[in-house]
Amino acid sequence: MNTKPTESELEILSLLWPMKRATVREIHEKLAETKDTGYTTTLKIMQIMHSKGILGRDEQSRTHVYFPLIEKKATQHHLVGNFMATAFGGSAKNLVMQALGQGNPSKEELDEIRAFLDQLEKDK
Amino acid sequence: MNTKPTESELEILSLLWPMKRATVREIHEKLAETKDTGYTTTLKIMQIMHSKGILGRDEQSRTHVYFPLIEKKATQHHLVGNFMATAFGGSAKNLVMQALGQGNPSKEELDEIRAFLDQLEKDK
DNA sequence: ATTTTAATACGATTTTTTTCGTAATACAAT
DNA sequence: ATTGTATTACGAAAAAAATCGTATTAAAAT
Repeated sequence: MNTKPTESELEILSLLWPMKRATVREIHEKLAETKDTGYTTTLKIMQIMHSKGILGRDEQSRTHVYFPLIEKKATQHHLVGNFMATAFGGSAKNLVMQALGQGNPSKEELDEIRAFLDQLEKDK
Repeated sequence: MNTKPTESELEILSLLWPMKRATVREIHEKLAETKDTGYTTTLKIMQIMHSKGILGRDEQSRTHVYFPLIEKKATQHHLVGNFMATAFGGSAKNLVMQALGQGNPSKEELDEIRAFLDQLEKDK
């Protein structure tokens, strides 16, 4: 199963996960806000994702509707594992502290993380 | 300044940062433990990194000695920012909790993270 | 009915990254 | 001195990813 999308594919997945389903046009509009590539490029990438089994699509209407076939959770798990390994020598602590230091989490978020920390420790 | 090394380049940087300086041979030996590519491949990548300004090298002796020109801290900062944005919608909390959940941090590390959390909150 | 618009299909090209083979050369061993 | 060994240089090729142009076609607008 494919859980290692490319950078462009990930951008699209990030939009599709919350949207659940969308047309190429819809995705392209959103991408265009931050990126400067043509419509056919977005189309092509989504077609490739479909052929790879990353996206499914509904071809009922002329305008195809795409949806993710891989789960956000599983994909993030895979990506974090890989990233932690190559960029942080496998150390969760280092990655976490780096992210906290630059991520500007709110007080509420910090509390959530504390709670999660306690939970983790309890399970040991 | 180049702070977005490729995957292969990052593997090499990860070795070079702690080693400070090393020959192609030394890097290749270590890479070979987990990867199955030829010596000239490692050589070529390091030469490219040199031409990009990622690595410097001492050519005094026939056997060149390479060393990083970009800082670990700055590079990790850049990478985490990018990764957090594309894979976690910019949320430090989500990335952190995902990493903690699968990273198997020790009790000591968890304490360190708690201390860091407290420090962050104090600065608010 | 005709024209315009918007979508997909297809294929080609470009760019980036990774890989490796071969040749030239310095150094070491014999 | 000769031979073997390790190293770099160079260039090419393969692989992966991203981009876009053109043709075709369905649907909508006129």
